[in-house]
Amino acid sequence: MIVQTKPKGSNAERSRYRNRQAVLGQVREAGAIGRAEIARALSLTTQTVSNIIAELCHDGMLLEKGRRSVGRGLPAMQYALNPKGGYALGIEVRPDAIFAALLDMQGNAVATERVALRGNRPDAVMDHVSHLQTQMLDQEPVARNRMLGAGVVMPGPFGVTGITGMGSDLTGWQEIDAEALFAERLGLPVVLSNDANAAAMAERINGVAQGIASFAYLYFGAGLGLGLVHDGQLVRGAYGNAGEIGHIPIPGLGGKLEDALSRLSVQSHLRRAGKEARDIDMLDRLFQQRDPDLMAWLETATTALGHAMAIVENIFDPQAVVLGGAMPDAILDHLVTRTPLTDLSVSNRPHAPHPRLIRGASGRMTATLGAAALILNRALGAPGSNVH
Amino acid sequence: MIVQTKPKGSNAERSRYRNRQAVLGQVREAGAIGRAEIARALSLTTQTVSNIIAELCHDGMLLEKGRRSVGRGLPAMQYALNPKGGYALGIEVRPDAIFAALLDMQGNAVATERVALRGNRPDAVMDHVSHLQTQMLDQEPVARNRMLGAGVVMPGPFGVTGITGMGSDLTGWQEIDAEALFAERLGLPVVLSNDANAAAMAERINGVAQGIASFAYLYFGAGLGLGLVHDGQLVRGAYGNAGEIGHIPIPGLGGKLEDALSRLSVQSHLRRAGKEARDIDMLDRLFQQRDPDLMAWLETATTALGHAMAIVENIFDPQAVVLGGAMPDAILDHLVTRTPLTDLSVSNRPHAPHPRLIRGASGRMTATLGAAALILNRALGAPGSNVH
DNA sequence: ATTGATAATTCAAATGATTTGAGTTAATCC
DNA sequence: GGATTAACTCAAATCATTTGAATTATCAAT
Repeated sequence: MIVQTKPKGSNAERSRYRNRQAVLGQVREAGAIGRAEIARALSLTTQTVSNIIAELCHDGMLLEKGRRSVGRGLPAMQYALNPKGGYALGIEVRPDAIFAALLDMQGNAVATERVALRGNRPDAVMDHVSHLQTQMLDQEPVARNRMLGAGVVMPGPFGVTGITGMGSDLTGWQEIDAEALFAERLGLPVVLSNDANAAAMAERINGVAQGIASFAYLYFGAGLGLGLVHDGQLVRGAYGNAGEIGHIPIPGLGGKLEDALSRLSVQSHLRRAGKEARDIDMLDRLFQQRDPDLMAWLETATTALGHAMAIVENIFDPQAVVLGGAMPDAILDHLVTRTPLTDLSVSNRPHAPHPRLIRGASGRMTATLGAAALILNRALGAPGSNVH
Repeated sequence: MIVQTKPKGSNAERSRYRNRQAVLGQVREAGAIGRAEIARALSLTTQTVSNIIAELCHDGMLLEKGRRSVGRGLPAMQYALNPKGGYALGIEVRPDAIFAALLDMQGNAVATERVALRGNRPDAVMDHVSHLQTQMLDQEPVARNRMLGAGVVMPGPFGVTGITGMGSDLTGWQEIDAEALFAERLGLPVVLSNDANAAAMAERINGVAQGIASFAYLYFGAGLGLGLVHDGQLVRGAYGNAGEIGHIPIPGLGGKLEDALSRLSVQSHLRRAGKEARDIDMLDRLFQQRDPDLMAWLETATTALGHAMAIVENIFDPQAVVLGGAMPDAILDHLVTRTPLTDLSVSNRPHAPHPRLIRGASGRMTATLGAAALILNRALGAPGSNVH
């Protein structure tokens, strides 16, 4: 139940696996790159990289992109990821619906689907998931034999492999090994995660956090979540429930952070004013009209966000904080521009390469795409990733 | 300036190095253990472990401890760490003094020293450090050829290798590559860190956090620091300044967390009441007398600590939080027992194996010992540790 | 007391991946 | 046009782990 990487010894086979991943990661980072340059970056010999690249080309993971002459000497043959070389499945299970997405190697969504759920007991969910998988693979048949794995996002709290005790929104999932269940049904390696962590990975693979190794993602779900990426890897906490920033109490107000800063928070605030904001579009419309009740909420929200920023920056010292999730872009932008950032923070540095607060992807699919991104991040050998 | 593990490829040599570390780590964890058991834990063959152990014995890192029969079959030869097989130096530079400690492989302090500082410019400090090194090695001559490295603790804020800009308490250290400076002068590999991180490692190597892979350490220094250990490794943040929990503002009060919870905080509180508490002993005496002013401070301190706990638990989901540093044991105990822990936390689990808040080591040497522990933690192959 | 099962350990050979070193190719520089 | 530079390839060497057979020591059952 405790998340803990147990240290494993290394051997030739695991070395090769690790080096393959690292090569793929370098290629992705560079876009197109030659063998010698990869070798230098990884402290390997060109010969080794040559061998690995030959293998990766043979497996269809890499494509030759012609020679590029940059100075003296033989121009290096450039290699780039083959987008169709590998695919990752993203599944997001919500209390009332399942979202799914199929991402290619480069992080592009080649298919997305959703089904409404009536019951959310395991067997019902599994049937839908199976069906979604077939549906998406029919849209991209090449992917069938090139699946790297599936990321699954579910409402927590959970342990490493499944939802455990406490008030989850899903019924019948308590004490079930969800990871194994999905893995068996999908026939794929599965990574389980919460929405904020997944969303963070989405930004890392194909969003504003590309190339940023350490950042935090403040995620608007039902409440307020936090995804922590440190040195290219998610910080999940001992029991997999790190990032519940929304639960942090605000001393003066007698409430939690997410009471002022979440989708439920706006909705109930507006409801008290006799207004209904069922979905993101309706919120967007109210914002375009500069609805006074919404603006009042935004006022307290920026204060809360400023506080959240102070907590995250001082505890985690990230390169940047990304704000995203189930909110209209315009509101996220408003929050990003209007939130007061305290000077008293380790993140308040003169020549920072990134703004302290960046707007990330919004919308309903973020976490779903992120679920798949979890798999890609692993396949592309993130900095601190270990051999299994 | 950004802390980032750059991914490196693997080869036979690096595999061996990693496996050596992993074997040492297993031996330390178990106390005494046989080869076959290590092999199982690390997914290596007994033959491999045999080879490595032969090497480690030859190098004096391990000792044979006789056979232990536990059931059928040939009783396994037990191996244990040779305490005198390796040593780590810990250096703590404060504005007005330098503390030093020499730890053996098992984490026992075999020598400690301190010198008062008049000036704290780099060259003056370096001379003292050099001298301390010689002094301590004279006390434990065996250590001379068995030094694993040195951990150095300094007041931040700093980047990876040195103190950068902003208000450090040390003069003349800005923009200096302190790590390289120490490494050159000591002739040892150096790890630089802040006090809270080092203290956390001390608890992991030789304190209450032994065997706990993910925990947080709330450290009373001048202010309030936080050391984060995730999966056996320190979470340092993008710029090495993670854990500045004391800087987090408390909304209602218009102050920071460390205004209510730090050594400076008690001292100024008492001073306002006309009392002086220069050091830990005087604080201890006041506490034994149940001094009303101190008790009043403790009242607000427990509230602040409760808030800090809520933040740390919800963001990091650690197995436990350790409280320690420059406070008398009695006060730490008081805080640990009296602090209200919110039910609304991911850490509020029914059958947790550890209490949520544990008292750690206190006193003036904690961070110094921790500095050395940073080196030991690396040498003993912590779970997530990578090959250089 | 003898015999068989179990488990740790060693030995020697095989395997797998990387490195090494010599040679080839194709650019730029002078 | 020749020298220099750099990427790349080929074949052999190296290093550490794995494999499989043999050895040793203990427990358990006959």
